[in-house]
Amino acid sequence: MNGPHGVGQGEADSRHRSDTRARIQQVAVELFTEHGYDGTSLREIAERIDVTKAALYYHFKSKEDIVASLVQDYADQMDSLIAWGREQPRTAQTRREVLSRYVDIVAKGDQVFRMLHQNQASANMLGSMKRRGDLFKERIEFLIDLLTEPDAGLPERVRAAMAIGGISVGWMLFASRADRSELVNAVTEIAGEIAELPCPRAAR
Amino acid sequence: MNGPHGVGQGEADSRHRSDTRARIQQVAVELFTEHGYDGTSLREIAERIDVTKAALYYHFKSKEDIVASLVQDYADQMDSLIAWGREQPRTAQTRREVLSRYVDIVAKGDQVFRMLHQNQASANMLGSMKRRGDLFKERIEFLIDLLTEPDAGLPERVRAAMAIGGISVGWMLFASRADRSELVNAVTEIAGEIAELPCPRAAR
DNA sequence: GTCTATAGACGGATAGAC
DNA sequence: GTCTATCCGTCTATAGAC
Repeated sequence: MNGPHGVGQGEADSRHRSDTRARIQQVAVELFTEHGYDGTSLREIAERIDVTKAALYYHFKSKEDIVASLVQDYADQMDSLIAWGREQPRTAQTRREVLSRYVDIVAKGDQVFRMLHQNQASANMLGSMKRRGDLFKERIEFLIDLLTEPDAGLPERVRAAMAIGGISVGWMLFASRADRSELVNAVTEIAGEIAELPCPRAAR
Repeated sequence: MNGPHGVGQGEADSRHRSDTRARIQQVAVELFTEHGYDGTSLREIAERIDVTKAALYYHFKSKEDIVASLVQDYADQMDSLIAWGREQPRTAQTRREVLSRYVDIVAKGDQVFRMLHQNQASANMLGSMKRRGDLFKERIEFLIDLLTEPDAGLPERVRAAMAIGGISVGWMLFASRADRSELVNAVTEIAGEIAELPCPRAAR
């Protein structure tokens, strides 16, 4: 399990590895987001960083391996959040904290997050990872569980889903234009309000 | 401009056309949603309905033309909604009505809506249509404009975005499992609350 | 670590018979 | 309207020199 390949390798053991690997990842994220996973060839990636296709295969054992290396960290953070949330009491404070931490993950993983959102249907992307649970949908369902009572009805669950979905869309639409911390605050605040429904209005 | 091709042809002039065209559309939507646009070959579509690739080319002049025929109706409805909204006074009632109509479009266009959401980054899909405005992002921005005052700040715009985004995600997650009209009501109701923020809580 | 060269497969699209 | 047969392009991935 040594050698240049291997998904789990963070920047930790960077004794003196060239930065080519990191440059591949950076360019890959950008192109996968812009043109889609299937719409991006290894040739394109290689050309952008001025190496050849074959060089990519020294650093990653396949195209899918490139994306896996990108997504691993994001998935781990989601799993940590879910695990943490399950150990907390089901209070309003916990729910706010879950949403806040989720926004942080989204904000921190920004580029990868956008890439995933834009490539949800790419069956080729993450074909192997998908078997361990749909990276997106399944984990979002778990978040919904954290935000609702076990016996919650449809409206409550829909409300939780909309809080989480709102975070995604809010971020995607404004991340490139607004001040980051300002956006984090606004999104977190509003998501919290959506989830809690402060006053159960008499409407309808 | 006659012959079998031509995007604009609804079911209106169906004197006695075979249903092959419609079956192609149906299968295409399903496969594009599941495996992505690039991940679906014309061979797959043809096999599913038990014709050959060449037959597809009798009904549609290209792969992209298939998807265009599907999306046209959805785009038109969005444009109608936006045009209608721009003529209305900027009242809370109008905003609720905009959201309600948007939910109806999503609910009615269900399958196409899902397909579009799952293939946002497929550059090949709708390459021609994109030039007339990004089908998704741009139109959602217009909806946000309808839901906010012209001088609205970031939080207000983010709030509107989250209401609309919440509709998408709420629908995507529950459409296959919940009762349709029940879901329409729940989503519409909650989106309205998000957009209006009934009581400006002193929280935080 | 990076290169050249190429294998091997599959994609969209077209021509022309029936 | 549907078929068979085929063209041509591009893709991932590998082999082996340097």
